[in-house]
Amino acid sequence: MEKTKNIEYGCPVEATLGVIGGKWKPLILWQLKEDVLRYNTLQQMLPGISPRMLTKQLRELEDDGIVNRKMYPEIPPRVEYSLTDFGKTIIPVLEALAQWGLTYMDIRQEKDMK
Amino acid sequence: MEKTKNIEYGCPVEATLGVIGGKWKPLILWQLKEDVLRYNTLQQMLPGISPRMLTKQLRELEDDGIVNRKMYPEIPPRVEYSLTDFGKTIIPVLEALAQWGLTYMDIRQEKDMK
DNA sequence: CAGAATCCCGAAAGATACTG
DNA sequence: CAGTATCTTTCGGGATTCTG
Repeated sequence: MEKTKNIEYGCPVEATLGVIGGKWKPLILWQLKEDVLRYNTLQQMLPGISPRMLTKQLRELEDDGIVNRKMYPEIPPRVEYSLTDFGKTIIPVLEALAQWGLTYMDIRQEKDMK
Repeated sequence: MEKTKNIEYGCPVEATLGVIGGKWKPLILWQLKEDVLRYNTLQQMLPGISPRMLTKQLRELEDDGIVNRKMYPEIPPRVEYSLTDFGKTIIPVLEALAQWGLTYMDIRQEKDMK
């Protein structure tokens, strides 16, 4: 079993980045924004992610109360991931990040041109 | 001289996190939110940061067009850092992150109690 | 199908000493 | 005062193999 992190956040901005930051979490959350998805589907929507990473990020999001994991006791197994009600409160934040990112990419585009 | 990064961003959220992410940048930006600060002042407001890190982060923010570096040719030297006009557009995003972080920290508080 | 268990690597960050 | 130059450490993430 891997050790789970338990960081003390002094600053609320850091706290948020601790939850949604990293390479994969924004992408995972973006996919779950308005869909309920199974493990394999999620993996297919995130090209290049390894099962280890996908599981790790999902577990952390689960521990943070963002993501809900629903397991069906079938064979073959089926597991569905979705945002919790609390998880949904982060969508506007993600959209603010995306919005600013778009204008930033435009600016960079121009600068890199000349 | 250290190599400067030049990443390609597929996702706008990633782009934003690339600019304001990392351990120190949010804190630096938070300090510069409404003040013009000199190098040493900044260092004192960020307990634990090494000069190497402070310079590195400031340079990156400068390259990204977020921070302005004004140098006065005096002895001893004086250098003031501030947000550019474009840099100021990220303040609402930071505040959204901070806002959500506060409620998140509350939730965690409760959960860790029981 | 949905993962768990290992092993591994590079980038990010830290420590420290020095300088125009 | 405002950095630079080196060296070292940590850690997020990747690759691969195996299983109930």
